[in-house]
Amino acid sequence: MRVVTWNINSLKVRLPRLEAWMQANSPDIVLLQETKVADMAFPAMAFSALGYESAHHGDGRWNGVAIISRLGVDDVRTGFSDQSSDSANERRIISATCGGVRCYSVYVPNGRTVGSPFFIAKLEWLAELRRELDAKCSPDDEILIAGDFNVALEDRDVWDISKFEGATHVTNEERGALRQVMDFGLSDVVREQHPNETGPFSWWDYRAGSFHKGEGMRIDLVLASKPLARRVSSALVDREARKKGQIAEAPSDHAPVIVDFED
DNA sequence: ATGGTAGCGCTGCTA
Repeated sequence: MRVVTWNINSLKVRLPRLEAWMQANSPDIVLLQETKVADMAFPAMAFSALGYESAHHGDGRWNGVAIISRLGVDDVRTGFSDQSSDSANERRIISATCGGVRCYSVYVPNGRTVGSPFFIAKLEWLAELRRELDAKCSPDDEILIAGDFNVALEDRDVWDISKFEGATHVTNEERGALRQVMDFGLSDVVREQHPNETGPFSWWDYRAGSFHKGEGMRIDLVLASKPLARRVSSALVDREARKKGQIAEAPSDHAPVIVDFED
């Protein structure tokens, strides 16, 4: 079973690239973030033509998450279950059961600046994610939570930690909030497959030639419950997909993160 | 070099 998570930064713009990528890489489950389309405009037919079912949660302006699977898309849930939470109606989370695995595609708020209301909302969103898991899942089941977490868990998950003084994504508060999610019983499977290296990065700023300077961050994660994490056979970032295409087709600022599981 | 890019959508916001 091959799973990919990819912040696609506009599905409308990136659909040809995604289709080509799917045909070349044969993923079983595709988890997207930042589709930036409304549910009505989600190109479900393009994916069904490739043999995939899909589900989407977006309003067309910002955010937007999707699950595309050829192992089934069952029991879809969108948003958070607790409708009283401030985060309940943002288009940042969708889940479905695909081939027996409960899969989540998540797009954690950016936070903008440390201490801002948006930063507080980011911490609260992660806390709500943990509560969602406590309410709906068991760590003994096969659970996969992947997406753009907008948090670098360790200093080696950024190109130069000295450049991040006072910045978001690396604060103890954000790391702690994400660790609280992981403490549900989830492993960071890319890190487990790459225990002794910087990165591998999954995002590079569009500005200032960051990609070609290697100035990236590892913020797109695949978290798996222990029963699922045991089956991981490989995990990697497809850096090629971050490059400009042959027909001057622009890339997302994120690269796809691919995880293979033994059957 | 004290900025730079990209997407949405038409003005400035978000990242």
